[in-house]
This record gives sequence, structure tokens and C-alpha cells, in this order.
Amino acid sequence: MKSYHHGNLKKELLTCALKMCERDGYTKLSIRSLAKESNVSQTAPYRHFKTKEELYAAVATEGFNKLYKVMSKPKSQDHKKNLISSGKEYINFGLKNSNTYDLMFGTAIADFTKYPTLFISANKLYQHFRSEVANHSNEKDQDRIDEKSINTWAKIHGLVGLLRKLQAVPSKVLKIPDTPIVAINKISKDLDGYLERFIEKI
Amino acid sequence: MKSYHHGNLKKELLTCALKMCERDGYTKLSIRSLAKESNVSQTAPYRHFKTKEELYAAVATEGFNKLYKVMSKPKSQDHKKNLISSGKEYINFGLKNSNTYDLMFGTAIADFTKYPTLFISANKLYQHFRSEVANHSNEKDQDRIDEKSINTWAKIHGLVGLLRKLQAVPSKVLKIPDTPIVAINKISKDLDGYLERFIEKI
DNA sequence: CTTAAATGTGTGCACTGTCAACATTATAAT
DNA sequence: ATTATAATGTTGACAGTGCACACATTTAAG
Repeated sequence: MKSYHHGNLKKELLTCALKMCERDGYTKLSIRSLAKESNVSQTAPYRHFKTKEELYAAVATEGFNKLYKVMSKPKSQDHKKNLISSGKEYINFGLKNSNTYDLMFGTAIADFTKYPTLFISANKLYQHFRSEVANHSNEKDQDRIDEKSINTWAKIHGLVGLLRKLQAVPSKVLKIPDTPIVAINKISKDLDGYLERFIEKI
Repeated sequence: MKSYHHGNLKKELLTCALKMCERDGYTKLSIRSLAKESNVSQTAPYRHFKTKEELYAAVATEGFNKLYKVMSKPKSQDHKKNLISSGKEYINFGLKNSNTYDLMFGTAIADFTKYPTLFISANKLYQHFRSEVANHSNEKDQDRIDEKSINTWAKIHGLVGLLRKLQAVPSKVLKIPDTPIVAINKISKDLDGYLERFIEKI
């Protein structure tokens, strides 16, 4: 016997959306399918998410919060190790939650500043990351810290993109020479060593 | 007086699709709107592109060819300058053709190997880029060249993503402290210097 | 206790990808 | 040259989509 009013629909929609997004990709996540999977009428979600982009933003926010959580786990005193560990967590997140990752770092949400909570969550993550870069590089100049942070982030982010292409590709392609696939495949087999080497150069 | 058969519809659809993709973004590029804008019936494009993804692949292929063209322009004997110039061309392309860029490097087309011409075009671009990295770094070991290529590409690609976020954001946000936006804004103001510095470290 | 706000449902519109049936034209086989 | 066939175009239909509107029910504020 269910009541007319759900009571906690927004939260339930959100967790359901997260699950669906990760399962099917955000392009398949529709407001209607979300409603159906939550056993609620087609237009009920509109009471909680005014547009589809707002739903996207909510899912992405959760993503940033999750990623922040794993990247800000208690760390050692070894700043280099910390940074490497964070890098690994980031890459791992990008590979395991690749559909949510798309939403967070793709172009589905053009302007983050339209969604304050999303903006804040994303910034919190950046600030944490930046502080780790600062600690490791032992730098004082703020501009240099900024640049190093951007450098490092850009590279890890780019790497995630490439590793995902690798995942998508049928395995027989791994042997076709002169493709970026073989190069990235080599890296993926020694990700730890790779990270070590490139953090060295920050 | 137009005849029943168009004669060269495929090519015309493709150029029209390129234009529409760049103008409105690939999410807005629908087979039906493409048909309408080409003054042809709703389902006519299906004779030339079996699915929407195949249309995407065709547009992306054109994108890779264009990018290859600008990156492989005749160069000097100075390998470092060449690489910097290529990097600039890449970034410029990503910012000016940002919607096509999404299609080329995003996740709209999961598996490139399903579309041989696309796969070939993308690989040709990579090979050229890789040769420039090899020339500049004066390296012989193929694995190292691969890694340097991936490094460099990942970083430039990541940078393009960040610069695009910057473009999307309202200008007043540029001053909010502790955001990646201010950091990337600083870099964008001296892109040449930035590229110079980071190529130095390859 | 009444009234307004919040939250749910149902219906409808314009759009989408894709398919099947059909019309016309170009091309290849005889 | 005629004919069969393949290529290319049109029409109509189906299910799914975002979203706006009117309506129902419940909650909360006065």
C-alpha cells in the first residue's frame, strides 16, 4: 500500500539515476526511464529536477563527492607517495565509473557555474588536488603551483581518456602497429611505473 | 526543377552535417534535421549512413583529416619549434572547432575500429604527431617515443578541455579564487610561454 | 481549520532514431 | 535496345524523448 506522496523521492531518484547512469551511460539516462525505474509517473521527476541538465548536474555532483572521498583518504607523510596514490585513485575512478566520469568532465554540462552545488564540489576536489601538488613540489609561488596543478591534472585526465579508448577496443586491435592503442597498452601494463616517472617530472 | 535522384547526396549531407555539428553541437545534429536542412526527405540519409553513429563517424573522420592538414603543414628544421607550432594548431583547432572536437575525442563513438576510415584517419594523425615528438626528443627507443607521445598528447588534450571550460564560463567567475578557472585563465594569457615550458620538459 | 505550497498524476505536443513498404532512376545483363 | 536488378529516393508508422499544462492529493503555515 503506497501513499500518494512518496516522502523521499528526490533522494531515491538521485541514487537511481546514479545507478542508471553508470550502468547505461548518461545518454541513455532519460527522465522518463528514471521515472519508470523508480515506479513513479513520467513527469514526477520534474518536481525535483527542473530540466534534464539539472539532473545531470546532480549526478555529476555526486560523482565529484565520491571522487573527493577516495582521493582525500588519510595519507602518509610522504608527499610523493600521496600524489601517486591520488593519481591512481583518480585513474581508477575514471575507469570504473567511466560513464559518470563523462558527465563530470565532458561537455554535457557546459557551464558548471549554473549549478552552485556542482561548482562547489568540483572546486573542492581541485583544491585538494592542488594542495597535494603543492606539498609534493615544495613550491611557494602560487602561480607555479597553479600551473603544476593544471599540468598534472591535464595529463592524468588525458591518460584516463586514452585508457578508456583502450578498454573499448576489441582485443585483436592491440597488435596493430603504429596506433596509439599499442602505446597506451604498454603504459597500462605498468601504470605504477608510469605514474612514478611522470610525477618525478612535475 | 529538381530530379528524383539527387546525384551527390552523400557528400552534400556530409558537408551539411559538418556545418551543423560545428554550429549547434553534435547532440543537436539529428538525422532528421540534417535531412531537412539538405532539403530531402526525413529518411533519405539512411541510404548513406546506416545509423546515427555512422554519421558521427563520418563527421569525426573529416575532423581528423582537417586537423591532420593543419598539423602537417610544411615545417622548419627546428624540431622544437615544429612541435610547439603543432601543439598550437591542435589547441587552436580544439577551441575553434570545439563541437567537432567533442565528436573526435569524446565518447560518442565508443569503438573507432568499427569505422575503418575513421580509424585510419585518427591513426595517421597520431603517427604524424609521434614523428614530431621523436624528432624533437632525439630519442631512438621506440617505447620511450611512445610514452613521450602519449604524455604530450594527453597533456595538450587535457589543456584543451580546460581551456574550453574557461570559454564556457561567465566572465565574472574568472575572479573567484581557489578555482581551476583562475589557474587556467592565467595559462591562457600566455599560451606560447606555457607551451614552450612544457615542451622543454618532455 | 482553512488556505497556500509542495508534490504527485495524466495528457498532449513536437521532436527523435529506425524500420518497412513503395516510387523512381541508374546500371548491368541479356 | 530491352529488361532485370540494384541503388537511391519518399511516405508512413512506431516507440521513445524533453517538457509544458491542467489536475489531484497531501503537507504545512496562518
